[in-house]
Amino acid sequence: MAEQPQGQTIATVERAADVLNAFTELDGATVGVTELSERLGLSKAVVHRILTSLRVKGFVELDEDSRRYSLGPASLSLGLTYLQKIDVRDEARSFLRDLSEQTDETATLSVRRGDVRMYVDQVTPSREVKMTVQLGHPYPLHAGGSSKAFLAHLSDEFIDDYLSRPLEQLGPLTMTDPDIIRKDLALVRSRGFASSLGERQEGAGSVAAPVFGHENDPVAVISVCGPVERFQNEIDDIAPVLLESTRRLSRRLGWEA
Amino acid sequence: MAEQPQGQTIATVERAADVLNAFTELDGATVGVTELSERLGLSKAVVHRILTSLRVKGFVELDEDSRRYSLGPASLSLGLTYLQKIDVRDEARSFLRDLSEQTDETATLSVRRGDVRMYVDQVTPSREVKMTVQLGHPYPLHAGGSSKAFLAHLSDEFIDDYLSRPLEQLGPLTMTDPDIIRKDLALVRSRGFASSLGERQEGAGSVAAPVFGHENDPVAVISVCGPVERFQNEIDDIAPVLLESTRRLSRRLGWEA
DNA sequence: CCACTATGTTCCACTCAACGGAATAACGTT
DNA sequence: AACGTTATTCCGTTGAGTGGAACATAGTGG
Repeated sequence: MAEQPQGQTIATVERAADVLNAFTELDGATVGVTELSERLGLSKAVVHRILTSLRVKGFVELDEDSRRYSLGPASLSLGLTYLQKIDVRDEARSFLRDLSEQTDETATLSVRRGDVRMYVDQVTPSREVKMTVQLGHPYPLHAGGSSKAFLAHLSDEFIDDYLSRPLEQLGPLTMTDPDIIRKDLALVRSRGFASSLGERQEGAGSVAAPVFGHENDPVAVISVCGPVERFQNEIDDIAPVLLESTRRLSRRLGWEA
Repeated sequence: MAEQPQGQTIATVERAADVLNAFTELDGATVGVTELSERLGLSKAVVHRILTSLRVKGFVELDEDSRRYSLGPASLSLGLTYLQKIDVRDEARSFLRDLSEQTDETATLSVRRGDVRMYVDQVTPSREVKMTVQLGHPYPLHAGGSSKAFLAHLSDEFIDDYLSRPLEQLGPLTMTDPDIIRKDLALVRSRGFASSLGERQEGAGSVAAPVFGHENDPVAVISVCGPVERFQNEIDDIAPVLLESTRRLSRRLGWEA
């Protein structure tokens, strides 16, 4: 459970951090001052000053033609510096590729920190109609195959605490009732994989299974995902292939059954 | 040339950005309050408050045992959101793999923004003595094979402006004399690749060549690198393989000779 | 175990840097 | 050209940020 840090903070720094986080949460590649101002409840003058400050340091860039802002190279630098901490990514790459080839669907790798998970890698098939995911975007743990594959294998304390708070409705099919989610998590645990048909993202289907390392909690989750119409009929074919992959990767990462 | 933005900034936000940038510039995975305080010329109280503010928003994490700080998941999120903008990375991956296999050395991909470049991908060989690079760390453009492969192919205006400023001495073999650098850049252009023996990093050798797309400036640079002892004798074998790869990738990215 | 050193964390008096409303500039559309 | 929308700049106001010092914690050596 993400513990809120004690200690004095600086409101201005928190606002700047909110501005940066907004870039990862919004869908477009560029963002305008007014949009951020409304989203964060700050005056346009403040947003503009924050963005200018972040520009000076390389965290955002201004497209002078459109007068909109996008992330800059210092943001990339941050992320890649962090990425060096994630050993599982290089190990998982060939598994993703094999999975994608075998299923002719997109294979993804997710990692979790606290209450959120994010895609950190994906391999997509050559076909034209396929699903692609957004790397780096933070998702809650109750919606979607990859999220549930994490949540199902966390401690009871974590699950109780997580489900004690209001859950975000990502789309019309997102489950937000704790009792229903608990039943689903029990099913995930008994089958070893989670499936999702439109819960996180309308029209998207996925099958996801955890990857374990030395510790009890999953190190990562691998999923196979695609358009929901195809998935209705493919889950039973995909799941065993996926489970074989996650078992092999888990063993490589030091997991002992 | 990176144009300094006009307009009002917020000093506190700039300080927070300096704190985040310090994580990408320092070598260790964790950083202490005093270290940052001395590095940035800020009081320990300010640094502590900035770090606490960034913790609240997920940009840094505190290791409570060591009481040191490291980057957090929001930093990863930022970087991966930016990474989605870089199309060349997925295209280049198989070239890196082939290169690494053919040369039995490490193959790297770099991108540039303004005055700095950074490694965004690498494939390392299975051998034990090999070179690995740090993704995300910003490097200046005058030292090292990959940096020179960028600089040599930028406009004269850019080169003049870049060389008009004091150049950082990365190691004992770094060239900082503009005239010497211009001669080296001319050699890079005539051969099509750049080489480096210990200029960026002592003990490290590399051969690097630019990858072009639709525009005049290089989109990326691919390098092959390893321990300098091996490179003295391998440059002539590696360069033609590297140039073949960068030509094929350039054509795939829409380059026209 | 204790003393010492080094580093992280908290407190609080002081002041100037950050704020926001309004004016201005710039851009796109009709 | 006029209008609507968005980005940028200005400036009076004040409370949020600063930093020096005190306190807490951790590691090391005798």
